[in-house]
Amino acid sequence: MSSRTDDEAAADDPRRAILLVVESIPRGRVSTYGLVADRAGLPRRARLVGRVLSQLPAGTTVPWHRVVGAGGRIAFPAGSRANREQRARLAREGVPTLRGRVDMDRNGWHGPAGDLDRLLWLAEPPPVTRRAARRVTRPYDRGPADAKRRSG
DNA sequence: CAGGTGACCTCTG
DNA sequence: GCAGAGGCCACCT
Repeated sequence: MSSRTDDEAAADDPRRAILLVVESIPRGRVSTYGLVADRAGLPRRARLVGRVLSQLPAGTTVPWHRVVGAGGRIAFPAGSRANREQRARLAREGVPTLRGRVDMDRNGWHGPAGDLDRLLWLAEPPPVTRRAARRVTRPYDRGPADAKRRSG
């Protein structure tokens, strides 16, 4: 049932399937390793997602920063360069991190819905980028947020 | 071939 | 919240 596009893509090339999913994450939203794996037709293979992302070339256009750990946790060690880089990129998109994690209830992404699903799977580039380019409506207002933000 | 590692996850206590 | 156990699997020693 439903689309087997993901399964086929996964069977054909898991790496590619994962990258397609990651690239479909809209600006201002985040997903998790586990969810990306699921959507790529690779259940329980979150680890592979991390591995694929770790092998992205420098300067890639793949929005790797929109992928976080379970519960919105930044996967990189607190205080690491990569950790800061990811938070900076997210902040630039209007996604705040508090105590090393993203609020998934507010910024979490569940994936494309209904017809849009097929659209995203059949077409390479997600249309969200255009929408974002026109006008970025911040998914959140603001708050105390990272006023404290530890040493990480 | 065996063992350790890792941008991970979920379930149990 | 944290720790342990079991899963998953590509890659390196």
